[in-house]
Amino acid sequence: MTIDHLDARLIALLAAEPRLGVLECSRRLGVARGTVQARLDRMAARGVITGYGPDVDPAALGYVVTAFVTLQIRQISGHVPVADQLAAIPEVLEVHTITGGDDMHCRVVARSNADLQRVIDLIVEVHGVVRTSSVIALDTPVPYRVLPLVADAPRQAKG
Amino acid sequence: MTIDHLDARLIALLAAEPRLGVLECSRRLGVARGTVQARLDRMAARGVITGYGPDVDPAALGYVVTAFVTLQIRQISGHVPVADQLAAIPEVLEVHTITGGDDMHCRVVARSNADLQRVIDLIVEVHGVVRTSSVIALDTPVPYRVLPLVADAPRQAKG
DNA sequence: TTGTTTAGTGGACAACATGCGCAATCGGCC
DNA sequence: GGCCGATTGCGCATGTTGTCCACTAAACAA
Repeated sequence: MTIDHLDARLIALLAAEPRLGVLECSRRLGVARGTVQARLDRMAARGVITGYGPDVDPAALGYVVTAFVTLQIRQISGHVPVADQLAAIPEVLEVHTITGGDDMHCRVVARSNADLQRVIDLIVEVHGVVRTSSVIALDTPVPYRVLPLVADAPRQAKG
Repeated sequence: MTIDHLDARLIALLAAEPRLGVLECSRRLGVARGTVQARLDRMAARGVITGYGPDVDPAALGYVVTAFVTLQIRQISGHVPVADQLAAIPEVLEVHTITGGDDMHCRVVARSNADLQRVIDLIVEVHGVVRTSSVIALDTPVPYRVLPLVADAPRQAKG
């Protein structure tokens, strides 16, 4: 249920230079091409690697404002229909149900602070949403990353 | 500062089948190969596409618990040294500074609820952190996605 | 010990994609 | 009309992919 040191190196290599082919990877890692192919296939099959999609920066598209919105929902209706409606809003990038006083946690983006108000209004209009609370992300000193975790996973497995 | 409808289709296509080559993309989109290459180069240059790194699922690595931790920090020290120390913890996937009563917002993962306690302890030990508050993500009805935004961006530009 | 399974290696092959440059064409725009 | 950037269609040499194969090495159970 975990990964190898070679797996970790392979992921790190691909993360650093994603346009690399299988052959080039095998050369840099000092293993046979078939091994790299097998490892990639296995990790894809196990769900460790879910894809190689292009990483798009919303800020470069003009969505320079990021905010986190927590929701309280009418518990009668359940959270699934609410989530479905939230999913219909393009500016809602992510939705989680959470523990604590609130029920849901969303990441949203907008073109400006004024535009954020529009997006929040869309969320408030969702049937089942009772109350929202927003905080704006001012800066992102650590952008989303998995590499340190990947580098650590083999160690965790051994120890 | 925004993207084309063709750009959007190209990103959507690559997101759906990331292993596709440039030539195959050009065939499916009904344009010349050079056009696809030019578009990809331009989007990469503009920062719209930041990379093609392998998407790793922490859950598949055994990190099945996701939590959001908000921090209050000692304002004297500033947030940069705190962020640096947080960045040294592999389980901390993301850090933002935020508006509101708290100062920072982190996404963390752990192998279990008990393991989450260990990670939170690591965060509390960070010099400058005064108080933390955590919520656990129970479910993720909308996982992180940018495609709807990408599909919407050309429309926003026109209208 | 022996036999079995699994992972890795090194090599080969045809088919295909890539990076590159080039001339021609299209569309908008002054 | 004349200019410009974007796009097209083309060809070339080179490198890569997918897919075979036989062989070795290590782990493990009987």
